[in-house]
Amino acid sequence: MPVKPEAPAEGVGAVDRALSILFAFEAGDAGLTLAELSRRTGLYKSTLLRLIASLERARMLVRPGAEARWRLGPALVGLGLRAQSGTTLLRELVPPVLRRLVAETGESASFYVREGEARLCLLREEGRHAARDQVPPGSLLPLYRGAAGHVLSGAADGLSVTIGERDPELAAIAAPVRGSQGLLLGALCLSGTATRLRDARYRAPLEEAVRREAAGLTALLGG
Amino acid sequence: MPVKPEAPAEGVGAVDRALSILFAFEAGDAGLTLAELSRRTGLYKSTLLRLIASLERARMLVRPGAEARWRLGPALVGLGLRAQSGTTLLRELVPPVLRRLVAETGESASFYVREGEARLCLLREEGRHAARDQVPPGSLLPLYRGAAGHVLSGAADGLSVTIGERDPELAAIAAPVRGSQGLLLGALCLSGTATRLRDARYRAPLEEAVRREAAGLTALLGG
DNA sequence: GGCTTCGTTCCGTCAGACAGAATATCGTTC
DNA sequence: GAACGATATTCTGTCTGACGGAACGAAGCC
Repeated sequence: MPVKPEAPAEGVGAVDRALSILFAFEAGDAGLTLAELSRRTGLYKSTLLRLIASLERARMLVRPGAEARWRLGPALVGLGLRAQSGTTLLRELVPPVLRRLVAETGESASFYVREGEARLCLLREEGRHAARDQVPPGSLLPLYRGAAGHVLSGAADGLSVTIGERDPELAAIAAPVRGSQGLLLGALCLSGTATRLRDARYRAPLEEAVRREAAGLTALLGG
Repeated sequence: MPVKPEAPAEGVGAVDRALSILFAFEAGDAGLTLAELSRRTGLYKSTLLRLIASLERARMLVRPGAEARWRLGPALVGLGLRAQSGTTLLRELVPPVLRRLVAETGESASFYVREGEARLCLLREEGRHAARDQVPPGSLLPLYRGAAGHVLSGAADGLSVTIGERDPELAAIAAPVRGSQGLLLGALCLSGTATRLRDARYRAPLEEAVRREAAGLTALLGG
């Protein structure tokens, strides 16, 4: 996901440029020359060399030999593992819960976390119905719409139900999952068509299942 | 391995500062506040906020909620995996070779790759002798000393043997491992005490084994 | 209410970073 | 060996991007 060096003025230009070098590398790149990096990033070679010096010192880039060719460095492996450890527990505990919710209700089950002014679909299990929403894990969705958004933005303190808010044909039920000291970790969510979920009698057991499983996760996670 | 923002003038200061933020995170940090990041990096909060804006846009940092608290972001996971893929094949093919070398000769077997003007011990299997050199994987060693260094610096075109060069009591035998188009990928190395390896009759089968296994790796790797 | 700490915004200053020219090196072709 | 094109490296004048740190508001504590 490369950054755009010409993005609106916020942040630091040199940092944006440096990071664009890292994102210039693609899977399978054994090593990129200065000329190739210049082509991929649009940066002058003198600029590249300055920025690369900082990235090399941090071992985010390494120059495997004497020739002018660079690869992504070991520091990124370390940071990547450290970045991942933050959600490792969630990635262990949440999928079984999602599968149980799908087995029990037939609707799609997701887990969302807040990311700035958006929400990220971290984990997902598809429901059994042919008609259902499509949200691949990794998607960023609006924070202020949809049941999970209400939960994550604090607009809803407990269970939230929205019908046709993000899309007129879809509806969702979400409940907060908390960690130690009441920290809001994410939102457990069931989603399906508005046609099905509008029916309060159909919906009642779904609400109860989301509430129960979210409370269970909260208990497991120290909330 | 945090960078030192006050390092000699090479590279770009703002980039060094930004990366120092990423390295400020430790394993187990659920999220760091602005004040805590300021303490750990020594940077002013206004400077931090500017730099963090760039890191957030690149999704190297994420702000999980409305409060001022950041975690390492998903882009680092992606870059970490991409960084790792470059040596994945080596990490699969080389360890069995190292184990065979140890089984056959009893001496310690290592695989080095060049990193700028140094060499990195990527992989290692300890030998059976009580007296042996200590080089944990991940170590950086001098490029211009030692048999593996001669190979990686191009000072030796084929097999290299050095006795007492890096340490008076140690000796090593190394051969190049090449990839497609003759690209030098690394050096396969046996090392032990100078006392043992100084004996040409003792050493001859070791040289043959290193040569043979390096040629085998080269064949596997497209050289 | 006062104090401390934190997070956010603002702005004058200047030195850090850039663009891009110049130079050196390398590889290829004849 | 010379010529050519491409690549890598070095250098420097310019100026604006980034910094430091003050000011301010909010939150928490006593």
